[in-house]
Amino acid sequence: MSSPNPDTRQRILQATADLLSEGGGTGVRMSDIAKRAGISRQAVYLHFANRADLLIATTFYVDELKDTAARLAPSRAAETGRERLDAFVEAWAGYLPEIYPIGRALIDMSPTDEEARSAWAQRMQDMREGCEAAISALKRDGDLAPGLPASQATDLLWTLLLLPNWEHLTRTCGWSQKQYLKHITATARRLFVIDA
Amino acid sequence: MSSPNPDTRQRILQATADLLSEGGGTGVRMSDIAKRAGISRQAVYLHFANRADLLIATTFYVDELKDTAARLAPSRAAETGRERLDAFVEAWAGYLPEIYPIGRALIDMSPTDEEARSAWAQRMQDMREGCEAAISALKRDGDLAPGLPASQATDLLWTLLLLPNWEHLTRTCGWSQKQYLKHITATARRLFVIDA
DNA sequence: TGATCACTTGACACTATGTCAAGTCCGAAT
DNA sequence: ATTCGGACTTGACATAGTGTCAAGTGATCA
Repeated sequence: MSSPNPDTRQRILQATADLLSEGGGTGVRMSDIAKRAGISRQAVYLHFANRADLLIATTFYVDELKDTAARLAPSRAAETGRERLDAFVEAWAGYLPEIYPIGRALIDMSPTDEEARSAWAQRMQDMREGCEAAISALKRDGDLAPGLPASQATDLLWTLLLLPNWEHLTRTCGWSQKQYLKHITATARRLFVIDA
Repeated sequence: MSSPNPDTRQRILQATADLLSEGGGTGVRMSDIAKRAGISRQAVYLHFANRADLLIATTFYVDELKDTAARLAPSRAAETGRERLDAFVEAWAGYLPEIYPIGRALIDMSPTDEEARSAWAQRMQDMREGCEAAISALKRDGDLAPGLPASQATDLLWTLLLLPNWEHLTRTCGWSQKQYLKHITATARRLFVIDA
């Protein structure tokens, strides 16, 4: 989509992210977004082809804005493994509620939007892999296992793995719940030594 | 709502549950439901005041139909604690995907439906308490702890506790993510002895 | 035969998305 | 100073879904 005025485009994206984060869900209207951005409803279509296009763009905008990679990377300031893990958990817990409502609104759109669905599926896949890679890095650094009881680490990291996957795998990708639990178990066993 | 013909009402509820489970999400229309139930669109309104009313009724219908309490209760046939836990996990993993899409469709409805939102909040609260009570019973029976490594039980049960709470607590009830993590941690520590 | 109940049919108001055409405003080039 | 073009506004419209209403049908029961 061409972008007449980049500033206006940014304001639209910010307005969308704000309204969705405030809990509007699918109920957020194009007119609400336009009003929040301080432009007319029709002007939104000068920047984005349709609602789906805007929502997908918003997920990437949130990433860009918050510099997620930096937030999810292990903090260099923290000294013990426990501190680094806590920092990771906090970053993730702050990131997820920003990105999640947007994805939900996307997935719940009209079933005719197959394009939007698959775009979001790819997006969630990326997020999951990024999360698993960050956890792997935490472990490979040798900073996690020594400073922390294995059982506690496992509990916390299951939380992180679970949240962004449930809806994606069972609905968008057609995984069964059984497959999902199997995947979670396998991932946890791979990343941490459970009962070994 | 008065129910002209109970059979028709049942067919509507079954059609709604089926369509939502098949992944239609918020995109499931009243006309789709009517078609699946084999009646006219307008006839649905003879049984349910509106879309929200129908969705809420569907959550209770699923419970009634599947006899959830029986499925979530520890299986008497299973002998070891591990077997009973596995049965519980399987029952829960089968129940959740049936009830969850309906709740999602409810939460994502137009933000004007405050009534529907609070009805669903109560519904989720009940589910969470039911889940925690079932887990408590498993533990109180003394069948869980002895037969099973504590770390493995914790991993599995965190999965069960997490899923139905995330959306409910952080969106519908206005909990922050920090409050949510704290609640999960406290519950897990209360139900199982972690690091003690 | 006549009445009632469950449902149908067709029409309507309302709201949200997305499109279109014409108009306004403002800054930059000539 | 005037003209031009781009960004946005305004108003109108087509389309689709929800919810309402009034009239009609068809089977069952008194």
